[in-house]
Amino acid sequence: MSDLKKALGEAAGAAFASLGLPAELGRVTASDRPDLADFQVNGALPAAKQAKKNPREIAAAVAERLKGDGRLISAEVAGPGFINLKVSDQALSERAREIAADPRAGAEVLAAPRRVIVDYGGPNVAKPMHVGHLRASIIGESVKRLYRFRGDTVLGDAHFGDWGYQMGLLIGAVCDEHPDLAALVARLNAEAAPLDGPIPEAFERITLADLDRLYPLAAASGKEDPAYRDRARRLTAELQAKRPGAYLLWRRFREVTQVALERDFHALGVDFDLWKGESDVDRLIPGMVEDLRDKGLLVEDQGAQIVRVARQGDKRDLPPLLVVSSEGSAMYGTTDLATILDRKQSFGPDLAIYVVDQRQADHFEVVFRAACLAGYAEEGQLQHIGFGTMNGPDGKPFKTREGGVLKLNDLIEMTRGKARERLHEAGLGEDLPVEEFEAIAAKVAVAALKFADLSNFRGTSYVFDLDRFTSFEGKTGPYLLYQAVRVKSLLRKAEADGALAGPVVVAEPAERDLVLALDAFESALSEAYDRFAPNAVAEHAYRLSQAFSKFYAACPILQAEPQVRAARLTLASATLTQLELALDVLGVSTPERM
RNA sequence: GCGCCCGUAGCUCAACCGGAUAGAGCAUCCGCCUUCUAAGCGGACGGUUGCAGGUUCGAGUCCUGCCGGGCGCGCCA
Repeated sequence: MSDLKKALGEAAGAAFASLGLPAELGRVTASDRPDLADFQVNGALPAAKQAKKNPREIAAAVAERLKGDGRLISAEVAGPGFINLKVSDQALSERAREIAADPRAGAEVLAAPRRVIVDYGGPNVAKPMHVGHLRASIIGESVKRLYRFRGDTVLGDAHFGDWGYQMGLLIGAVCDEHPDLAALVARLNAEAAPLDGPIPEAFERITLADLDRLYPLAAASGKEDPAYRDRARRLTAELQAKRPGAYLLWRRFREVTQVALERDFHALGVDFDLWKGESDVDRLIPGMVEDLRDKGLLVEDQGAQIVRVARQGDKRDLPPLLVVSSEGSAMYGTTDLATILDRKQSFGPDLAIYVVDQRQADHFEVVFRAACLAGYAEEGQLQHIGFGTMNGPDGKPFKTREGGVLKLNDLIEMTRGKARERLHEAGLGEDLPVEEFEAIAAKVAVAALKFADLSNFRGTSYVFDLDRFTSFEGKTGPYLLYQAVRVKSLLRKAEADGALAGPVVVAEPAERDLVLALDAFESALSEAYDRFAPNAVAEHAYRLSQAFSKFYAACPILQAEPQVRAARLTLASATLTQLELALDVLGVSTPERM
């Protein structure tokens, strides 16, 4: 079973092949001119260039062969050499029946599934997530779901940032503020307290709010004061050496952070298979450093141990990978490299996708090159999927009115508040129990946030305008939910009336368009998969919703005569299935009613 | 300075391997609820794709230069 586009593409490919031309030329795309055709084939134009023939002649020969295809009612040459294809109502009806009978609503499963890791979210210990984490979470979650839906074995890893210099800064800052805790840290060190024992009660005083308050201050002090910085580095080294005092205090940092992070991720409908942190690969670092040295990759430079990754022909001077700092600490890139090694040993991924801010492109290039040099990964197995920043209405990175960084939790709360307002304005869900109304508002908020983000291509920055995206009209998440809920309501009513679904028979233009929209699901998924671009799926979900909405307006369903009603009910339920699958890939779930 | 990304309708964004008349949404204007949820549907208005060259039968897309914006360039992550 395959979509019409692909099936017709094979037929057209065979036609090209029979003329002694490459079959790839038969690629079929949706028509740019829906007034003229359903699909088109452009291959005659490049073929003509290659073969130095008249494109219209080649097109005519291909079209002639396609005319025998039972699915087509016409295959005509137009313009400089386009082949326009019109599909018969019967072929559309058959395709619609296939989609309706398919729990995957026409989406295929990969012939050669891969093992994939998606590294996204990028939360850090001691720092609440802010708007900057929104895109990484939303895009990463969608990429993970997309790859999984297509048939790959996928693990999503939060890759907790929990092991760097920032930890040393915080340990120092906490000790400064609480002399008694400083004393406790010293005592634990002296007693060689067990690392995996209970976290001392005294540490429970430290909350995420404390860490959030102290971190910026400590970071600033570290920048200004070399002595402060050196102490933080020393404490970082102590933590990495697993001195009990620093380590147990750090475990408290991790603990308080994770609770808050899980709450935020849960509110966004984001969940991870792995909560690996940088600290988890710490044990691999000494061996890895030795291995790099053995392989002759590690060299000393300005007191640090580095791996040079520059290549001849590089357009720019790529910095080396800093493996061990002059202080003897592991760096950001060190843990990244060790993580690649860890994943190779534990999971053996064919592909690792890093969903991280575009600004880190150079960093990943360096790490990936080092990994390939060391034999921890092969060329092309590591992919950095960068994304642009989310800007405020002024076109600059999003800030609160006060100029601070907006916390993710506050952003979600704000959006929920707007969702409630909008529901009330529209008079929706008024008679529902409070809990259900709240659940709906939460889903509307998540849909608004995610769809606004995912309908843009990930690579470009976009403007996050609260007023705009909470305006639930037009091309928005809530519109999609609304369409899904409308279908659900319709199907419930049909069931109550005892109206049965039956075989699809396409007749009306709105029905044709709806089936053509349904048929495009697979190609949207495939494009999104190949380009790491969920916006193709978002676009599809919107087009499908729109096609349904037109169908809904043009074609009465429950009042139609039984056979027509049966056919339209099948179309409606197939639409719902596909829409919910598409939304699920985007990480959006639909309520039963609203 | 070097490198990467971006510049498309008044605003926010699309455009699959270079294809026909560059598409959506918002905003503005005009229609449509005694019929399945009007957060909807139909229609109108809106473009020299930053500028100038080049390649091509054909360029928003590829190449060169310029203008404008964002970002990155060794011990933070």
